[in-house]
Amino acid sequence: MELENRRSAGRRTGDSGTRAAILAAAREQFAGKGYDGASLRVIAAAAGVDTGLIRHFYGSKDDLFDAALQIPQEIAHRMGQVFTGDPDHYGARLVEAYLSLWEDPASSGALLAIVRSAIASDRAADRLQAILGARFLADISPHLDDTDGHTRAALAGAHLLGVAIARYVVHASPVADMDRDALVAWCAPTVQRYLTAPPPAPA
Amino acid sequence: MELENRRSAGRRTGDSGTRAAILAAAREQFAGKGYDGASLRVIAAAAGVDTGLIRHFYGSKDDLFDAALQIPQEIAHRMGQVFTGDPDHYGARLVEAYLSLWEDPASSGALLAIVRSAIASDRAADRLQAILGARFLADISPHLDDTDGHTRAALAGAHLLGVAIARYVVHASPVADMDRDALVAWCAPTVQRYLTAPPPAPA
DNA sequence: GCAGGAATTCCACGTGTGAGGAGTTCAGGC
DNA sequence: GCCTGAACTCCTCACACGTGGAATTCCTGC
Repeated sequence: MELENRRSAGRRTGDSGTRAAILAAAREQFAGKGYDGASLRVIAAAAGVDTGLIRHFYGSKDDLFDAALQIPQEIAHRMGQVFTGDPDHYGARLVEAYLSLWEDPASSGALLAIVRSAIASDRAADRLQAILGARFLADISPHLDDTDGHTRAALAGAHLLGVAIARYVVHASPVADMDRDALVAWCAPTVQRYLTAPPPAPA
Repeated sequence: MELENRRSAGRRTGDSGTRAAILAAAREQFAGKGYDGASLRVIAAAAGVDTGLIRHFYGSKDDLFDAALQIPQEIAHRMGQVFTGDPDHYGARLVEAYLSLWEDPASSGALLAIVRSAIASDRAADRLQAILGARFLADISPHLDDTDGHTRAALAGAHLLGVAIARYVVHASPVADMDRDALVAWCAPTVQRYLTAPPPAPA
């Protein structure tokens, strides 16, 4: 009988969106479970695809991860345009831009994946430091005071990271439930002070 | 010959610190790699002990994890004593107490483990929310304004969480390298404002 | 219309995991 | 001096993982 359970092997006709389906499923899994928690088999199943295809299209799991982390240039550089116009509104615009990065479907998955994976273990922590550190600090600190610009940018960044984790990763109330405008209203002045207020007097 | 590689089985004489050794090794592994990343075999090896003993003393991996998360009462309630004396220094004392919690060897491992594990996946996120949320908010918000005490406590908490992650988890410069006093000097005013300053005007 | 390569299938390997259980030795209560 | 139970070692099971490769089918360029 040679039982015919096998879905016919071989190339499909037309443009099967396999490659894209894999990437989308990978984004979702990495975002939800981090690098270690996501498995190629589950990603393949979610994409409705054989595991071997992942290897075929993307190579190793690491390569897939890198591909999943790509954020469209146009979106990534939204942060760079915060520092235009009235310096009194840097804070509000930074918070706005940062939150919208976390809420835009084109970037939210990648951010979740980075944060989840980087915080999970010592080894992966460099990645977060490299990406958020390098990009975020580099984009921001040139616009600030020379002497402590890095400190200011880092503290503002740490604050925003904390808010993002509470709101988008852990879903901790009340930060996760707050009206977005209210959140901005609360945080903007704080960020503004970190960026431009006089440095603290030593204790 | 019946080769005698086996370390003699059976009970050791005297008080072998096995139970404590397992717990210490577990703390270290969970702190460094999170729940999923830590393996019972590695923990057992680090403790110089057979894997079966973990099961013998603590039951399942989950039970071990719970045991590793216990923070001495006396240390946990250090946070409760922040809100005494001059309200103008709530911020500074909160930041001080929080950082010392992260630096005290008796609690730092548990905090690292909680944060690493909770952020790693959706499933475990409740734990962080439960522990940090319930304990932190409950300890703090009673001391604040009735109408938005929860919001104030949560935002201050999110900020401190972000700073702790940057400094103690990811080791991102410059927050990780800053002098501790300088860090307090920068953050205390911000936290103070979250706790007691007038609420923001709606945009 | 034929050849080469891309897309697809399934199978196998080696490793690591948490869990469970069988057997051995010793401490402490009676 | 025995006997229960705690501490201890070893072995096994069933599963999941990432990787690799063989075989098949179809598209595309010539």
